[in-house]
Amino acid sequence: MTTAPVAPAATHASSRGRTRLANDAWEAALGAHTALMRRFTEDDVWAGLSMRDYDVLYTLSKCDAPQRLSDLGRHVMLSQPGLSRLVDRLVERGLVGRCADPTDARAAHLSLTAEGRALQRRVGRAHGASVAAALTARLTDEELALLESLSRKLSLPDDDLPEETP
Amino acid sequence: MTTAPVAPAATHASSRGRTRLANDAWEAALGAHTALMRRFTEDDVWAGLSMRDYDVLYTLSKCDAPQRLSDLGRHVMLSQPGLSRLVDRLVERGLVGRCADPTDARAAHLSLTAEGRALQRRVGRAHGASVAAALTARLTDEELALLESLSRKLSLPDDDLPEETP
DNA sequence: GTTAGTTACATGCGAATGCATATAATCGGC
DNA sequence: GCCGATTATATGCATTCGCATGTAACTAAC
Repeated sequence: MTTAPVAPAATHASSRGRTRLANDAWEAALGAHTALMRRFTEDDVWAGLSMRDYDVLYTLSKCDAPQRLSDLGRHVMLSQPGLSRLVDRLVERGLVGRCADPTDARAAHLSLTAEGRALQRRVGRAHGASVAAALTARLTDEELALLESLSRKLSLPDDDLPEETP
Repeated sequence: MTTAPVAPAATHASSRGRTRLANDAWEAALGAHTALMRRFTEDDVWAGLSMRDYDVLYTLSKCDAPQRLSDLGRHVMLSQPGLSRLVDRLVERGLVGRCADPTDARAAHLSLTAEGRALQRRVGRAHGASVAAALTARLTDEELALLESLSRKLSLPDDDLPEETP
C-alpha cells in the first residue's frame, strides 16, 4: 500500500504518475534548496548580516525607486511584522534609509544608504562568487539556463498560467 | 557600471557570463521557492503542524529504521539545538517516540508513533495534492522530470562532483 | 463630509531559533 | 585500561519570529 512500483501502462501518463512526478520533483527541489542554503549560510562572506538582512539589501539594490515595506514583502520570505522589524534593525544600523512618502502618509519609502549599498556590493560580490562556484560545479550552462527557465515558470502566479482545458 | 548588457562574444562562454548565468538561475530558484513555500504555507491542510513539524514527520515516515537527531538534521533546515527542541515538542505532543539506542547511549532512536504516522499521512495526502496541483499547472511532465534531475545534481556534496579539469 | 471598509505599517506577547557552551558517551592510540 | 579527541544531544540566554491586534491614513459610497 505504501510502495506501489507497478508501472501504470496508461495511454499518456496516469494522473497518479503525474502527481507522483510533481511530488518527487518538489522533494528534490527542497533538498537542493536545503543543501545549497546550508552551504551558503556557512560561507564566511556575510560581514555580520544574516541572509535575510542581505536579501532585503539586495532587493533594495535592484530598485532605483524607493520601495515600500509591502513591496519588499513580496520578495522576502517573512511575515509582515517580521519584515517590519527586520527593516527597523537595518535602519538602526544605518544600512537602510526610511523617509516619508509624500503621496501616502501611511507608507514609508525605503532605500539603501551609501553604507548599505557599499555593504551589499561587498557581500554580494563574495556571495555571488560562492553561488557561481557551487552551481557551475554541478550544472552545465544549458542546465543553468534550464533551471532559470523552470524556476520562472514555477514562480508564475495563478493568474497568468498557461491554460490546459479551458 | 551597474548594468552591462554588452554581449561578450567569447569563444565558448566567458567566465563572466557563466557566473552571471549561475547567479540568475539561483535568484530565479529562490524566487520559485519563496512563491511556492508561501502558497503551501497558506494552504489549510496542516492540522496544527508547522511545515517544519511536517518535514520531520515526513522524513521519519520514509524510514523504517528509527533515526537519530543527526540523521534528521541532514534533511531539515534547522540548527542542531533547534531540531533538538522541535523533536522535544513533537515527542511531547505524542507524535514522535524517543527511545534509547542500545548500541550508543548518547544517541536517541526517533520514530513516528501511531498517531504521528496517521497525522503525517493525513496531512501528507492533502499537501501532496496541493503540491501536485501547483506544479503540474506550471510544468509539463518532461519539465517536472528535468526539475528533479537538476535538483538532484544541485544536491550533490562536494565529494562526488563530476570533475572538469583534473 | 461622514462613515464603513480597506490598506500600510507597528506593537504586545508568547513561542521558536541560533550561538555558545555544557554534558555525556564513544573512539583511538598507547 | 587510561586520556585526549570526537560525536550525540541538551541547555542557558539573547534574539528573532509569527499571530493577533492596534493605529493611522486612504477610498468610496452615500
